[in-house]
Amino acid sequence: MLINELSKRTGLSAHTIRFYEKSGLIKGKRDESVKTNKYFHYDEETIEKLELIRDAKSVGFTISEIEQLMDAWYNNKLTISEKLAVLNEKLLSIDERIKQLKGMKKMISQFKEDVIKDDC
Amino acid sequence: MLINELSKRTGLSAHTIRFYEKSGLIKGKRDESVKTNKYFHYDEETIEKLELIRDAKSVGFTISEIEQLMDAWYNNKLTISEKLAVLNEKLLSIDERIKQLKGMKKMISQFKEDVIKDDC
DNA sequence: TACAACATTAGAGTATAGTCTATACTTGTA
DNA sequence: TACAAGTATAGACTATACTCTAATGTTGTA
Repeated sequence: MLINELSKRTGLSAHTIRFYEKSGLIKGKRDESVKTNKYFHYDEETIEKLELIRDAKSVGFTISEIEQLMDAWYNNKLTISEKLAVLNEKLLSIDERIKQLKGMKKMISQFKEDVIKDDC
Repeated sequence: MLINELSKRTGLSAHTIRFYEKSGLIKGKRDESVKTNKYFHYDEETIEKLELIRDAKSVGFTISEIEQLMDAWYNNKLTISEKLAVLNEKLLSIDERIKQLKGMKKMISQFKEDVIKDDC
């Protein structure tokens, strides 16, 4: 599919998709047999990747962290143990974030109680 | 205390502290009886606030979200029910983030299993 | 009193992650 | 064939959150 369809199917703008392409997160393929244009063609896997990017971003991962994650997942640049190292590192950082969020939650709940108490 | 001590006690640079001051997150007081300088003086509560800022930032809150939170906590600009509304909203967004992180964790664990399986 | 250390302000610079504009070429349809 | 719609690239612009520099003034100690 071309960028417009990809954009429609993911909800991301063509601009943003091109930004991810330039950043190296996704790779479109040019049809070498066609000499008249330089259009990028994207496969279904790219949709999967863009969804992963969106999910990972929403939990606070940066582009470069997402790049690592996708290299560990879609790419054969890394050995199995290198892949596992990346994935384990990400799992640890997620656990850390969850821990911090729970701490924050506790703190805000305490704030709430204090606010309510002051009311009495 | 002056900015240098505040910096040492929080681990934040004086630049960053001034940035937070300009952003309205913290407020130093000038000693009106002293006419020779414009030094800001900070109290112990400011340390508390800076620690809150750091915690909140580390879980992904933006400056403006943190500002809301601190208005609900330290300030008397809001009524009690407005404060509770802000706090409840933050609690919900934290729960949402935790949910997303858990989803991400499941996904990465799945990646891991797949990587290990391919090894066999 | 010299001077190092500290304080302030304005404004420039950096990094991240887009977002938009201009220009130019290509494709599909009336 | 005209032309609207789609595509690519370079580069400018934006927002967030710092980070640093320069200029200038203040304070404390030898």
